[in-house]
Amino acid sequence: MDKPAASAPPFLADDQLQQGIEAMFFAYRGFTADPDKILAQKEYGRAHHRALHFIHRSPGTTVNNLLMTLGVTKQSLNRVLRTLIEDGLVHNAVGTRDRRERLLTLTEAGVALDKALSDAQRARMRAAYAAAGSDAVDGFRKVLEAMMDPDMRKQYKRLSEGGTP
Amino acid sequence: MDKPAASAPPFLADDQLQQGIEAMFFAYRGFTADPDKILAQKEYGRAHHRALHFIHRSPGTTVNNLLMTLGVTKQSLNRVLRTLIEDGLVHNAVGTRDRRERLLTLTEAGVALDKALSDAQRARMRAAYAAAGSDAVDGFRKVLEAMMDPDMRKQYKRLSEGGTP
DNA sequence: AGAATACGTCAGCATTGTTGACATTCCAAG
DNA sequence: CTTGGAATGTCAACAATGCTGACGTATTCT
Repeated sequence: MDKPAASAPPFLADDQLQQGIEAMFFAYRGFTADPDKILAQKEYGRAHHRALHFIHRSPGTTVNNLLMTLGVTKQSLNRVLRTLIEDGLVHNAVGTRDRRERLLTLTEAGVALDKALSDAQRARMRAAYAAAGSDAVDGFRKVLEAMMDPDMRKQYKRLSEGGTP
Repeated sequence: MDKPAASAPPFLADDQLQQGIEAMFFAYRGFTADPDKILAQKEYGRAHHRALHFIHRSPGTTVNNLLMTLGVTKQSLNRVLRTLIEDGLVHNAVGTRDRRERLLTLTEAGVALDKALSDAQRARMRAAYAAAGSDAVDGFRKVLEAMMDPDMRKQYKRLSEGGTP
């Protein structure tokens, strides 16, 4: 069943996979470390960061959209969203097309906090890109994209291509 | 308005960074999705998975070692470790060199659960590697490695090179 | 002998996720 | 116009996993 003779290495790959798994684990820690430091000083957590990020990315998005992007329950999101609205970081407008919807946008203060968080995270990403080289960056994104669930990949591509439609 | 003259694109890079950030977010969800499904059926969570993984990776490791690898407090780890020991997945031996230490190893049952989780995670990683190609894999690991904090990078390299020392 | 280390544990708290249930508002179809 | 369903908000309860702080015990080092 596993007799690869002299050509393709079948279980060497397992080492590669193992390494990839551990790389994801350790790298994700680095990925979130800088924003977390900033958030810890304020009253916010990682969930607030994510909400700010995706509202910034798709201004005027609805709660339902955000829910699907983030992949959490509405109760979980609402807790976070409520504090952001109360604190004046996110603005809440009744939908024009459908008045049941709430269109979410960042206020100036929201943009400012998002920028602080985003700058920290981008700085690390920029350094990693620079250290690894542009060929590596391409492969990096290819593998990550292939690792996503199909629904998430759609979200991802929509954001990447659409920019801010 | 994305036509930056003809030479070096200065803020085009920001799009790349933004994409990388979102790729990390969505991909990490995929990365944890399969083991999470298995864990949800049992009485365990992601923290148990991590403990099992790294004990399996470094049999005979100490609590302190594991603590540094995982980057959590001993109280947090202990809660997880205790249930794993009680449930007979992890074995706990008094250190020989230093009797204060507890040397952690997986039992047969522990190996079995780790394998189930690991198989699921590796299957996704394997598919992603296959879809992206081996050049991409190389870049993937380069960028992730560059993204880690220095301490984590040391841990990562020690595990990658050492195999099971 | 005394300091330091490794580990375990109790207690309490915060964040962030989950279900389940219910109310409101509004669009759209009959 | 009524009615069903969609989008949202909210209350309550609970679970997983982090954290800090404080002790206690065993062991080793100085």
